[in-house]
Amino acid sequence: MAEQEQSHSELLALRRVKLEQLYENGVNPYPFFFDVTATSEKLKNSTGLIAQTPDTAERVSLAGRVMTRRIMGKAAFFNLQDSHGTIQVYIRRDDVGVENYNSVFKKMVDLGDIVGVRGFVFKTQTGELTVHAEHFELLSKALRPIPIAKETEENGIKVVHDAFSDKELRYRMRYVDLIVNPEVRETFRKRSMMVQEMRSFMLKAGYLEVETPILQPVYGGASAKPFVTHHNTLDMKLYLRVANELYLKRLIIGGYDGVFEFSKDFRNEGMSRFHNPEFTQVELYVAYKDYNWMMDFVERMLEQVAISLHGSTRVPVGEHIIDFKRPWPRIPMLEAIKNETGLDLSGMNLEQMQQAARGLGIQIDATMGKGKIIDEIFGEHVEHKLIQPTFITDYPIEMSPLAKKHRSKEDLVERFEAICNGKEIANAFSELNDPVDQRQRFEEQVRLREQGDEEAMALDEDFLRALEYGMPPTAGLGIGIDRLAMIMTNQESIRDVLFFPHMRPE
RNA sequence: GAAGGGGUAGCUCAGUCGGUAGAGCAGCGGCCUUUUAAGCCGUAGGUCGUGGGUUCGAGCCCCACCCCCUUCACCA
Repeated sequence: MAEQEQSHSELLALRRVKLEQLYENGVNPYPFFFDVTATSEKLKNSTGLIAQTPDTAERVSLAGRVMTRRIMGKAAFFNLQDSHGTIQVYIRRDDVGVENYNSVFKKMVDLGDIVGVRGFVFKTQTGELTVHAEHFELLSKALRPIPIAKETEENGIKVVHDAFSDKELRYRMRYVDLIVNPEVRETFRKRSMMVQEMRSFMLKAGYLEVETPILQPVYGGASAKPFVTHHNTLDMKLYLRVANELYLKRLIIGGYDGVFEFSKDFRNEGMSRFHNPEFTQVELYVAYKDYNWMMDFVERMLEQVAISLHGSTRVPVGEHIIDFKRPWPRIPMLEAIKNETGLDLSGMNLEQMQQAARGLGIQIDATMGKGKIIDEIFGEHVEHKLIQPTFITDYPIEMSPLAKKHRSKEDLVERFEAICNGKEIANAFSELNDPVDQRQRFEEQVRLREQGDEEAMALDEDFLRALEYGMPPTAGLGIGIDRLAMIMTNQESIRDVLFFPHMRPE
């Protein structure tokens, strides 16, 4: 059926014809190898290569995609795009052979084809660095046309005409998006650098990168609805992980000082510009540390990430410049609420708190405890105002069944979130390592589940058994990689930092 | 899940009061040996998201559905 559809399009049909003609002329449109010795970037950075005379010039060979073409009869210019950028190539009939120039380059090569050239570097009359091709070779014939954008400079500002901008097409065919939109390639390169920077930061600190199960018989570590699957041979239900927390803590119990994992997690919930059904988190657990220590660690790591990506701690994000320079403010949650709303919730009983929340226009129902109300007020009136990196500390115990009770504050746990650009980017706590307390917290979750809370955690007997063998005091951290990438690359939608965001089938 | 916006040529977009589909780029045929949104001459290209309806006649009006985007709700 797809074949039939194609035959209706002249553009596609024509390329098939060209393919046949290439075979008939003895030209292999899909050869096996090309000896690449240079990249567009390398040539642009080494002006010493520019030839005084062609005879003595160094020969370079490079390969890439034909992006634009200006044919002037027996000579032509085209732009060759490799993974580093674009460079202009000058090609003449008398240099590459009449047959090659006329029958292959001019007649059979289309925009989007991948070609290889060998030649020397020179500057044109208008001063553009250009490769003068002495050898030209088709390396891969494209059977579909690429959407070509053209650029002009008006008053020194680059203007792109007819850019491939349809979001649906860009997400569904990211390969095309990457070919024609260089800034997309740059965004994902930055994302990769960001992850590498975090990885090496943790490795240098002496922590072990590990892998833990994605398919889990009991899911846990976060409040979320899971994806469910089925193992045929064992005939059992399995869940795709919503977090890897409980497995990493088992490894701390096993004796490692620090473990981390960049983890694809899966949550069966709504989609939005901040949510994709599968997303990436890094989680880190470090023995003998607490959440105060972890705040230092997060500050240092993310400051380092900002510097390595932007050469500065200052990162442009939308209308703002976000400065990751440490130290970041550390504000207890109740204090942050007080600062923003003037309300001091600390001494209030449930009834007073309900009243206060209603006064702020927050919908309250009977099932909400004090912790939930505090969380609502914070989410509604404080979080979105925190643009610069800020640690919010000491969360209500109800929302944090895996965090250790605060050493001095009642009803709170030793937990912090790092908020940035109005959104959580990190979540961490002094990990609960008291197995008796942990069992009670799980049992509370089970009660919530029985009351219909679909996101309440399941009781994990094996995890409790592990805790009973003794877990050192431990600091734990989770950082949403996609959310952080959005900030570090100045993108408004999670889809723009995921190569293949989830889409309904075409 | 709800509301709003959108879907017209390969790409980016026009399309008036309902009167039988348009441009630029890409393509195709020519000319052109330092061009650069190359240029000049010529030419072809459409299931107007899908399916119904109203009408003499629908890209346009009505109904249903599909897909994308944004906002809201849950969440990282």
